[in-house]
Amino acid sequence: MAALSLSPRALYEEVAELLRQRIFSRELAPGSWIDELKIAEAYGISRTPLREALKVLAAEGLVTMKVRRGAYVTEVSDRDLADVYHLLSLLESDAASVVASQASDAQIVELKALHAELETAANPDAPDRERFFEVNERFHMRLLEIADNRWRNQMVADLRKVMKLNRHNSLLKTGRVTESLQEHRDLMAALAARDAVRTRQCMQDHFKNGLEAAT
Amino acid sequence: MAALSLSPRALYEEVAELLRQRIFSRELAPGSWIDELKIAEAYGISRTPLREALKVLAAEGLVTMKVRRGAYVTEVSDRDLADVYHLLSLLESDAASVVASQASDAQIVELKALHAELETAANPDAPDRERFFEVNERFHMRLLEIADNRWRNQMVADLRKVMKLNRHNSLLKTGRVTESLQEHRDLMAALAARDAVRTRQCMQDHFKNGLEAAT
DNA sequence: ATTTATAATTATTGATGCAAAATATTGGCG
DNA sequence: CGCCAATATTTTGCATCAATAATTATAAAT
Repeated sequence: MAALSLSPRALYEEVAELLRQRIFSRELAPGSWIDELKIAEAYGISRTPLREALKVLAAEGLVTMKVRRGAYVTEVSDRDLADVYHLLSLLESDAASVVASQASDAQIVELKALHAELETAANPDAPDRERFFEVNERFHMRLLEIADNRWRNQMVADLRKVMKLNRHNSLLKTGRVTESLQEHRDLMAALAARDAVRTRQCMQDHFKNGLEAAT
Repeated sequence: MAALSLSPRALYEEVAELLRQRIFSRELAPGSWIDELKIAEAYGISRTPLREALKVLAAEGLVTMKVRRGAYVTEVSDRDLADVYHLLSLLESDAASVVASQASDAQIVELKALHAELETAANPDAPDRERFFEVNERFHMRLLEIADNRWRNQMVADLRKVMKLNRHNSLLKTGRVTESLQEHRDLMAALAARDAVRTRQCMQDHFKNGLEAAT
């Protein structure tokens, strides 16, 4: 008896999402073996959709399939983390650069609005780190959407999932709110000035500082 | 009765590879529906491993799953093609830049050797376009290997697969052998000079010219 | 004649069962 | 007492089966 909601998505998609959550919450720890029978029974489903879900997760890099030995939650080394972060920096800087040169004025205004929210959340009198983090997330997401390259967006989404495998998954350390805000101001200014080169550089610096804070 | 060899790989991997070949050869045309029953019967296998293979291909972007309507070979628009090409350029330029700054001397020598092969194949007295194309592939592959970022390599591999969905899949038009060789010379010089910035620029130019020739 | 609704056919999706392979455990031998 | 081999158990992987959903075709009504 499946306790899963009647979904527009296929069951294997639903299961994949549930597994992602459990992996991100470290309930399924990196390196640990995924027991198909146990999971299938726990979810009240058969192994078929579960196995399909595992294939999807394997393609995303969240789990690693070993022949005749089943699925394991991917272990990301510090090296992997640095490599993935490097790519995120590369892809998002490029996206920012594209936005600077190709976005409509309305879209820049939209980003300015998000940036204003960021300023509010980072108000030194009443700082709201939770909200700052959330709005920051939205800003980056919107930037990618405006850059409008579905292949890049897919790659960034996958890479971010891999980053979440790590304990220190926040791309933005709490202590860095002030510095991060300043970087965002510079970025926003470069975007508004339609300076693609400077925008790319700002975003790269933003990521570079973020990594240094995270390690 | 399966005519497939006893494999170190799982059957679904084997099937995925066979399907890739059929997709790249346009035997399975973009936009066309993939008949699970027919394929499974033709390969003499059940639909279970075939479905798992389709999930893998979907993750690679080669096929698109529609809920309750099965799998379709992905149609890539000119827009998609340009987007993917842009990303390939970005990722490979970055890889080249990394190689310029971090490769060992032995690895640079190795690349030089490959480049020498390229010069030979492009010899105006006895040009061998087939071999030029093949060695060029190897050079790019080796460069990525030396850059040594498995996540980037995976992404580039997937993007290249998507590029192959297009009719004009060669990243190197036959008529451009001379120009391409000159670009490769510049690139090799920048690599040998350990000039990361110039290397990145050379690779970007190389891609930029390739695209212009392809469209 | 056209449109809508219902029924039938077809194909995807999920479940169950079986066989092969790998690992772990136990027993025998050195 | 330790190591190797054989057997048993566990688990993956593939096949078959059943059910659900969607599409198409046909028939009836306006």
